[in-house]
Amino acid sequence: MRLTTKGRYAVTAMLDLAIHHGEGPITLADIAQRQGISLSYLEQLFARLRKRQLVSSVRGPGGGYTLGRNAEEISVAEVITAVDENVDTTRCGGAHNCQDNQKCLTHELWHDLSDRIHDYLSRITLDDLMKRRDVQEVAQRQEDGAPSVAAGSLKAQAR
Amino acid sequence: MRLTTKGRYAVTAMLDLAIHHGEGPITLADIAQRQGISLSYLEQLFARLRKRQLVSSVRGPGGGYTLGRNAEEISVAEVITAVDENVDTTRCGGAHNCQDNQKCLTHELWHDLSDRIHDYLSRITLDDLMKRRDVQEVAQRQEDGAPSVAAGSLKAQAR
DNA sequence: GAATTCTTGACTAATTTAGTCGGCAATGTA
DNA sequence: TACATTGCCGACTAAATTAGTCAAGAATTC
Repeated sequence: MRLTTKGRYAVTAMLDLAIHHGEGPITLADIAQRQGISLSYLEQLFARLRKRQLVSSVRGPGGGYTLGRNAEEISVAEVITAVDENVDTTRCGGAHNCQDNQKCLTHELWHDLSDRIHDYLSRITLDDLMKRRDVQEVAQRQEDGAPSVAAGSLKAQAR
Repeated sequence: MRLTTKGRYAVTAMLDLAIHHGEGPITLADIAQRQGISLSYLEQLFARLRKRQLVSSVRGPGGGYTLGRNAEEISVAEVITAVDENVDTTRCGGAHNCQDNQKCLTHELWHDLSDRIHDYLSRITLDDLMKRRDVQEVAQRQEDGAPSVAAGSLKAQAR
């Protein structure tokens, strides 16, 4: 399982969607602002998330994205593999040709590790994450604080 | 914990050293040939391994590298962090400034994951790896088969 | 002194990451 | 119907990282 900022961004964005579930479609612009991720980059990520039906979209004014399924039914592992097509710690990506078309010395080690990481992350759902205190705290801060820098006097008008 | 081919190469090379322990110093050229890793790249990796005293070196003819400690006392995690200085899944590398100088939504998730991977890999030693059947099989192949491509008719003359 | 082998550092090609930019497509609202 | 809003798509790009190459030198053995 490859772990890059790409996957991290995707999970963060999906968690944002989960947190704001029930408020109708959420625009990427909102997510970009709250989570500090570039809008155009989000567009790329959501193209892949949509392909896997992890999100569904509504165009036009008032449009945006919503979760494709319930938050309890979306695992972190799924989100990562959706954006990060490459899912393996092994050089060969599961094939056994890491060296001269044969398994390299440490092939099984990386394979086992991949399995474990995948297992771990596939048992954590977006819903699990939402319930964590640390996540709730950060979410609260993002709600209140508004766009951190652009804060200042507008603070009162939040929501 | 960052997992890249760099770390994989390092672990593979160290495991090769462990397997050929007791045959005196092993040259990087040998490792390069057996494991299919570029010699100059190995030089870079071993410079770091030496700094951490995971290997010790002998110069001159008949020289080479040997393990810096017993194979039971060297964990996979140590080898990876030696070559891969960056050890964290979090964007901030353990600091809490992933977003606007504060924790990002998923900070703790990545932190936990890092911990787990590190735990897992720090409990596996080079000695453990050597004892695995799959490793022994590949090692045997490398011993017999010689440089794979250059095999052909020389096959009989192995060892 | 010549051959080996490690040691060091500067350089480089290819790939990946993390974006930017621009235009088009659908849809709701005035 | 016009237009503003939002997603959709593809081409392009800057920066970083990976995976090396290359060359010179230092220690050691024969």
